[in-house]
Amino acid sequence: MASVGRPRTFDRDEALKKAMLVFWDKGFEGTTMSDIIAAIGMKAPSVYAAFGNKDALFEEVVQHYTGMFHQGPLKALNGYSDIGQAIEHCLKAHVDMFTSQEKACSCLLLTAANNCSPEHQQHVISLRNIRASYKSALLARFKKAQAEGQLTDEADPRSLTNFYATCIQGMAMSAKDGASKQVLLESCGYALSVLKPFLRASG
Amino acid sequence: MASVGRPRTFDRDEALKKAMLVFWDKGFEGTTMSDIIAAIGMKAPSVYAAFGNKDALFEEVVQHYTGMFHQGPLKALNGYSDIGQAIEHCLKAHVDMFTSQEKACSCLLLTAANNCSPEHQQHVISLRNIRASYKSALLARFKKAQAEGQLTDEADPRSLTNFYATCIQGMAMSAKDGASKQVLLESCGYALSVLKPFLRASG
DNA sequence: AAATATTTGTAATTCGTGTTATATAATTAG
DNA sequence: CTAATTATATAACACGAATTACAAATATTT
Repeated sequence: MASVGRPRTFDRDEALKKAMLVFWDKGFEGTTMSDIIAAIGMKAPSVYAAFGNKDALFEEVVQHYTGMFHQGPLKALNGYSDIGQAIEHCLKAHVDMFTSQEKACSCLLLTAANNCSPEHQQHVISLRNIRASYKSALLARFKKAQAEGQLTDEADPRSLTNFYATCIQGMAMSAKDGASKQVLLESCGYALSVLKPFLRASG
Repeated sequence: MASVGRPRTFDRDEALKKAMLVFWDKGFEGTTMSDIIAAIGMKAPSVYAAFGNKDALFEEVVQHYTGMFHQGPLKALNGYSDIGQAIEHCLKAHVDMFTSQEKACSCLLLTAANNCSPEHQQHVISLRNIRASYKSALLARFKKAQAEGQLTDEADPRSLTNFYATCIQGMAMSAKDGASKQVLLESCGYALSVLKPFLRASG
């Protein structure tokens, strides 16, 4: 495939990560291709040859970011049999992601394409769908816990899902405003206290 | 002042409100002057004569929106002597604002200038400052309540402020994703339950 | 009525940004 | 070594969006 012709002088995966950091920080429309090109350190035609165009590059970035999400918060959510532990580690994994970069990056899925001009609505919709599917995972987790008898009958998986999704999104916005990891973890603590009355003593 | 010369054929205040709705919905950079001009129903030179330019118009819109904020959530926050009631009505006032328009408008202060190109950072900073001053009001309210003996000594006004600010911002983002008023009010209920352990039986 | 002042509408101007044409360089295949 | 193929760099192109000249219209003041 790539064995013939002049070889590429930069690493495509590294370039993708650099592009991700820019989009993460500045959002889709706040980012110019010049920003991307400067971050990658190559010239425009090379970047376009490697990634197509701005839209395609952003989609690839989102896919990569989503992968990180699966290995962090989602893995935590489904990696503990106890619902209390699952939610706790899930929230903390979110905080880790939101504060993982030098600049206050928040959550790419939440902030990178909030307000877009009509010609870029595709990205707004795409990110919204990813958020919705993430909420579905949360809901499924709560339902499973209730089915297993870990939650009381009074617990409502749907409204709990909405509440925790709200907390997560709020922490993302706080992170964007510069909230420290410690401050966010304090909020996690309060959020977790909401769940306690619904936890059934495990047998 | 305006008594001489051809009179304006549109109402400036009405035009400002129409502009606000567009910015509220689409954000600063997601909105084009053509959008604004179409919404107002006049031609470009008239709009520019009345409001200066896009930056000045946005600033005026923000000022107007902030006024609405003062008459809603902030008024509720400081309009009840009981801290529990104050927070409850404050949260509900936020929900009212976030769901007050036909389209899911969320919070202009939070979503209208999140990611901006470098030449519009002024707006990002301006909105961030307004959010910070709002958090200060929350903090002051909690401190006052504790000084009055309405909160236990274990209550930490600072972290409570961060938590509720997070909830409010999260609800704003949920509203942008289409959450109904009822769903948001359920989250308010959970958020309020966090405060209960810190409430001292009033005398 | 004439002069002045301000708004309005049409049509341009300016500028930034995404993208690409063209020529050159570096590598493999025969 | 020659041909074929792909990457790189310079420089340009195309398009949308913010803004403004200019001329015509509508009001007040004298």
